[in-house]
Amino acid sequence: MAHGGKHPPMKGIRQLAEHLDISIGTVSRALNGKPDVNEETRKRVLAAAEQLGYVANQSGRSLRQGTTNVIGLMIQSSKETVENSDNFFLTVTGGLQSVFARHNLDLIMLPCPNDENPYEYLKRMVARRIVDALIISETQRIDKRFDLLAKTKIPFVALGRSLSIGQHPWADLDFDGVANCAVDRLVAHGHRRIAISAPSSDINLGFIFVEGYRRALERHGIAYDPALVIRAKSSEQGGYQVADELLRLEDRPTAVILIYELMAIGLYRRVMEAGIIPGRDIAVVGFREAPRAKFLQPPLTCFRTSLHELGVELAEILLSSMPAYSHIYPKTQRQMIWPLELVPGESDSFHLKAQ
Amino acid sequence: MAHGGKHPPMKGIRQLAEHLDISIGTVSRALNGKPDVNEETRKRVLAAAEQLGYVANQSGRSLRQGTTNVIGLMIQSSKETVENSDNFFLTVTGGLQSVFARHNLDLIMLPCPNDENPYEYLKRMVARRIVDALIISETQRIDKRFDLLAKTKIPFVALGRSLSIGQHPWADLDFDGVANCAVDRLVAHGHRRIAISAPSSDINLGFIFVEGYRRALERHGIAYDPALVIRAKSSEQGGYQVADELLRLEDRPTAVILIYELMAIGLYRRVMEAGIIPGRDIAVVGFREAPRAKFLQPPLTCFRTSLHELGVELAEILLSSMPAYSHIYPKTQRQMIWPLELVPGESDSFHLKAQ
DNA sequence: CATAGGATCGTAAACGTTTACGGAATGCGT
DNA sequence: ACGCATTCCGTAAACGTTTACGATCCTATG
Repeated sequence: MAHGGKHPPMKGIRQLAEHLDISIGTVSRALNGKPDVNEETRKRVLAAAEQLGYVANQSGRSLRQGTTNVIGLMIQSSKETVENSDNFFLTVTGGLQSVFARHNLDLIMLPCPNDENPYEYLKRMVARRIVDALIISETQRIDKRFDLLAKTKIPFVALGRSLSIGQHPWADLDFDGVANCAVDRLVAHGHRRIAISAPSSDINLGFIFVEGYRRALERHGIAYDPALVIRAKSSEQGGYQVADELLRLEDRPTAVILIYELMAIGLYRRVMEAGIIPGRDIAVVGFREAPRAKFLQPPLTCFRTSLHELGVELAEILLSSMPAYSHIYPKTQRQMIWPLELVPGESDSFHLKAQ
Repeated sequence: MAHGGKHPPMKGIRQLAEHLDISIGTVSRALNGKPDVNEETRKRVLAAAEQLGYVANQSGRSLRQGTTNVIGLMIQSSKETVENSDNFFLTVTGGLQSVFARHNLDLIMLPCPNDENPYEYLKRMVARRIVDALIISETQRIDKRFDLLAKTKIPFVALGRSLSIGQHPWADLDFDGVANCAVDRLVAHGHRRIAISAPSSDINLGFIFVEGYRRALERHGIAYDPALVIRAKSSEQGGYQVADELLRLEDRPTAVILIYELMAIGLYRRVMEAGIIPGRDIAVVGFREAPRAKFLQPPLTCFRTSLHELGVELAEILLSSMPAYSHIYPKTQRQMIWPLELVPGESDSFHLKAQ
């Protein structure tokens, strides 16, 4: 009932001004909380704006002050991503927004079409000047986007680390740590032949995860066997396929580390078809998202973290590199490895009998 | 190597014009494919623009012509959604973009923060004039957003039907049909006591699904028992909880229909804890996404559809109601129920022995 | 040759906002 | 009464485009 239809059509600040019989400049200042305006008139202006449903035209404002108050989160809806992105982005987004909301910043998601080159897409978005700052995700091992963003001086942060030279800001899940922890645990249970599944090594995620695994093995004096690294899609099918390939090896591994916990569904299925019981005949450790993993049988040992909090962290890193907000978020450390917590299940809790 | 650094900083069309020693108006016409410009000069302009990396400032353009060439897809990252959205949106997005790309329209996703009212959020976004048209999702049973959009005359389409009066454009999955088909199938296998799980009836999805179920039962002369309708979250936990509640009933159902196929993981787990074997002692039918369902044991009977194609359809409905594109997509039917296909598994393939 | 008309381009206004600047009114101290 | 600082507000320029309009040149036609 506040927004009646009895008013003249609201076209812009000009109509609002002449409705109040005040100059357009004063109206603008009143709305934007500028100091030199009488509190009395400010109240009137705000009331009228609310009543007439006036909201500043974003294009006009952006044009004038060269800023949009919008932050973009670029995601890739590639087939690979679609399989495993799941609620990852939406959860991180929640964290991001909880911070942005404090500063009247809106977050929009920029989904790069899967038939378009991410670099070109980003270039277009940057040129359009539709966002003040950017968050990019799914960083690649060589990712030209970092150079582009650095060159154009647009504030940004990456969800996923940068392996290129230059100190780009990013936050990333601790793949190293996870791989390390998983290997340690499995070795402690007597395993020596440990397989791992990961996406292509072109993707940072795939590269780092396997690197951490390799170094952990090295630390335990176990030779790294490339045959035990299975590149598969992060989906149920991928898990099925991983199991399939592992079963074909002559010297079968006794344990396997999965990059994505849903893969366990397919993997469980396939090994059980072969009469192998997960958690008894083969140890399985999964990555991410405990809640669903505990509904598998046997419950999956995996790693949990708060993606919401990761979003908060990302937002703060980003704001710290935006001139307008850097005084509020004075960060010296612009790169952060986000920890995960082991959630023990029963899929790897058996001890391998010495052979 | 195309974008050298040896050029003067590219500020706007003005610099581009004086670099070419051509008037700014001609440059604009050349870039926008207007007719009255020499093909020769057009080539020069395009080449120079490419070389200097000029892209029109979106704010300036929007301000002048009142259009942004951006379509917004509003999603809610509420807890409820995050649990079950899965890759739903990203897949639909792919279909949307495949159509939009043909017209140089960019799609952005507008995630409504979970602590903000969707209606208010939408109002803000509309007022900001950041998008030319909107796609809203997760329609509620009474959804003021329809009225808002209709009143502001901004072109839109809903992913999810509208139950309010007025002929709003939408496309929605065929929940009725699915519920009907599931009931038919279960009844044909001898079941009479069939449970169903769905989200709150405030959400269209929850309401329609149960309505279809109720009508199907009626058609078979089976009394509708509210106790058999379990409102639960669309997640593994939700499935576990559903099973839990069903087990507590004195007159236990012999079959259950799930709104979300991942719920089957939790449900399987819980009933098996009680010594009940899915597919033998209880029939289970799930909704959506066949691929993952077939990795459950026993494979889940469920319903498959192409969300990508649904996106295409949505995009076309939307464009058909945008004046600038309506001649390309002349649609008379602006409301569409999207079909799904039964994917028979083994979770409901047993016949109930007559008691 | 005169002129109509098409092809091509330059000029300037307009989109809606923010903000630097200056002016008017007021209060205060002398 | 005067000067000065302060408070408040109006004016107008600027942001980067697009586009209506008119100017110029050229060609073809009478």
